[in-house]
Amino acid sequence: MKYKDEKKIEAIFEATLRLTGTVGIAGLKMSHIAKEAKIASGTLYIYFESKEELLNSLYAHLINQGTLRKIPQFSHLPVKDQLAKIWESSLIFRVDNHTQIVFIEQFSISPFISKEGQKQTKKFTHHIKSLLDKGKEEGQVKNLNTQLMYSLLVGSIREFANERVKDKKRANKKFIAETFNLAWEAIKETA
Amino acid sequence: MKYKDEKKIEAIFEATLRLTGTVGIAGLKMSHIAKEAKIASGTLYIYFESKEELLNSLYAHLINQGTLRKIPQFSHLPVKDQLAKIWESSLIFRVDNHTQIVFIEQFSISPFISKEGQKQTKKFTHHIKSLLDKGKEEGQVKNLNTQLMYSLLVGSIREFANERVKDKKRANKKFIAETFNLAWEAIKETA
Amino acid sequence: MKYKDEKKIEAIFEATLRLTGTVGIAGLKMSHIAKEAKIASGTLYIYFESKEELLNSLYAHLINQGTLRKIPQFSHLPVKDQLAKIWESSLIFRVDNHTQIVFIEQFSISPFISKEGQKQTKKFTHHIKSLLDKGKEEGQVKNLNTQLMYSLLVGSIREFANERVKDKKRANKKFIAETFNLAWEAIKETA
Amino acid sequence: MKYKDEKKIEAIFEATLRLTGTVGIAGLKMSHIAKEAKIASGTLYIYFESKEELLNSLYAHLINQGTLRKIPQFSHLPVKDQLAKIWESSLIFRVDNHTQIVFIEQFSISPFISKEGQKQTKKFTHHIKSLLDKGKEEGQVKNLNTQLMYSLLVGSIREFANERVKDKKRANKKFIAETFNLAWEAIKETA
DNA sequence: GATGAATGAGGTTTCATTCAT
DNA sequence: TATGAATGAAACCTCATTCAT
Repeated sequence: MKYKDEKKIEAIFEATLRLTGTVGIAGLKMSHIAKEAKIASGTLYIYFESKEELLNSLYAHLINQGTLRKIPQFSHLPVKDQLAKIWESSLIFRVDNHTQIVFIEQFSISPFISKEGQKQTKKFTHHIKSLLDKGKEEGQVKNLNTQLMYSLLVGSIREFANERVKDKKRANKKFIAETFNLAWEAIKETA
Repeated sequence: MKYKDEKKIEAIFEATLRLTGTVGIAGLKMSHIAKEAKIASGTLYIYFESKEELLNSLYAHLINQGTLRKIPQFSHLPVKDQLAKIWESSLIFRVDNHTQIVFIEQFSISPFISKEGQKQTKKFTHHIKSLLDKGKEEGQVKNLNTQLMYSLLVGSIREFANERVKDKKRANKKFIAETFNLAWEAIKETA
Repeated sequence: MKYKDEKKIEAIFEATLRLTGTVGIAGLKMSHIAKEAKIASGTLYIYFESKEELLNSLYAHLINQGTLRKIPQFSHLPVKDQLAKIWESSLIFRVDNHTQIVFIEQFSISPFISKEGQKQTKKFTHHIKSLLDKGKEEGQVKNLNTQLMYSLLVGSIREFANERVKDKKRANKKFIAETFNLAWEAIKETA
Repeated sequence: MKYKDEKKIEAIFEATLRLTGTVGIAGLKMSHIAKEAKIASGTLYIYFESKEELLNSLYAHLINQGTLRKIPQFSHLPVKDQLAKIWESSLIFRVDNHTQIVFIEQFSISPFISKEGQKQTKKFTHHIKSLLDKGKEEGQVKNLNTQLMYSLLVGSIREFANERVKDKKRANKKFIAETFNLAWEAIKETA
């Protein structure tokens, strides 16, 4: 990737995300991406060596900015509150950036993904699991298999977000609180 | 018809599912499907008019069998037990037929899906929601937004199943019970 | 060609002629010919080694029965009357067997025609030219280039027949007489 | 458009005509057309959506130029002279552009022709018939069925031209005059 | 002999990539 | 750098021919 024109790269990324939402990764064509980004198809190859590199770059770009950035700053709060904060930012992010989410999910199982890309999702996972383990130690979270609880959180937040997008609504305070409480009920230690 | 038969269609479908698991919908090629199904590429076109029709047929085929078949027969049990039964069969189905699940999820956002295919998932959704409503009336399920509880169930079961597949394990009794209890904690009415 | 069943060969020929009329030689498919002849496509290969052989056989078959058969028997009549007789039978033949004519004309310039087929049209040509030469000697026909007069006769009879077919009419006495007289005017010796 | 140009379309058309002459419409292959036109096969699809569209475009192109262009300018001459002029240009055109003629005749009965293409030949027909009608009124042309006379002219000019091509000669003044006089004898009013 | 499903070579078409401008 | 027409490998699909029944 060259950095001649960040604006253009951004336009290409956005075009790609938009198209993935409509035709899926299987339907992406370089010529369409170019047209959607309002550049010539040859220009794509000034910024990216190939379609594969374009998609992998976009993937890396998305992974490196998601919710992750914001995680550290809450580390002083109690476990439940930290989870609530992550829940909030994740939900908002997933609802507001649905095209990106769709891209990431599709790309993960496409023939384009490189060995590189496959390990980048793990940081987020690791952070949540650490929190759950801490919660267990502190007696706020059930003493169950961490992986199971993690799956419940991640799976349901995904579904909540998709539902919200389907309804064309944003994630307001009330929705965030209700859904978090629901999930929290599942994992919290009860007396 | 002399040897043109159901067996061959089944072989084509299975080959397609297997390949979708490895290369995704984006990587599916008719020649590969043929080879995987151990037939000549021309033979594919005896059974299906085009790649698009093949994929849509497979989609319809999968939608028309899934867990749905088994739902009715539990209708005499209490709500929690019915949900547990559905949970069990869904989880087992999703783990044992992961390639099919992957295909369905990818196909839904691919450029191949026809108008037809898009409306077939709703029966399952409706049945679960009815159960939750009944549970609310009977005081066993929290008096919360049904959609939210539905999303939690569906989202987490998806994730549980994926996790299980990733670990290359089947869904045994213990796993099923643990995960169901976890999810049930979230939605059950607490005195 | 085997002679197991003349009826079937006839059916195949007729099917081929009918289809040539609708889709042209370029559009002929063995499977269509089979369906039109109400036999299985494999059966075609019992009677003909290949598509090429089928078409060449049909061509030879048509060439060997056309108007030619009837030419000799008029040889005692005056030139004009002989030409009129040939004119009549040619016109009637071309109108009534239009599909055959179309086939012959298309086949002559198709990639299927074999070296063999190309020389079979010449007998007819030769006979007419002899007649014209005899007419010239006897002072009934203009003393012009025989080839030119032959072309006028052949070209216009072709067009007359096509016109008649286009109008979905048969070639009645009046039409035959009128057209012959018209052409005869062109070549007859005028005092 | 940078180098996409008319020249390339012309090259494609010419390549197609040349090949039609050798292998007929039935033998035309896109890859051969491309090679004959000295371009890549993919390039064909920049200019034409499909083989069908290429052939229809060529047909339309040929129909829209032929002799027709030159007809109007002779409208002040006597009928016989006008016919002679048209005869001359038609004959020359048919001899010099034999590949085009072959293409048009084959294409008209091929499976590729669209509804569009089928009605474009009529202008020429109409013009000649008007001339003949005028000739009848003015007493220069026989008072016979116009259609019949038209068929004789058209049919024989086709044959004269084909004969000339077969002999690999061009249409010189003498040949043009002789053939026209022959045809004119057929239709001119005598006494 | 008759059938028609199966085959696969070869045709048509697509689309990632190149390159002359 | 930017363009988009040109390229051609590789995909999709067809159809003459074969062959198990």
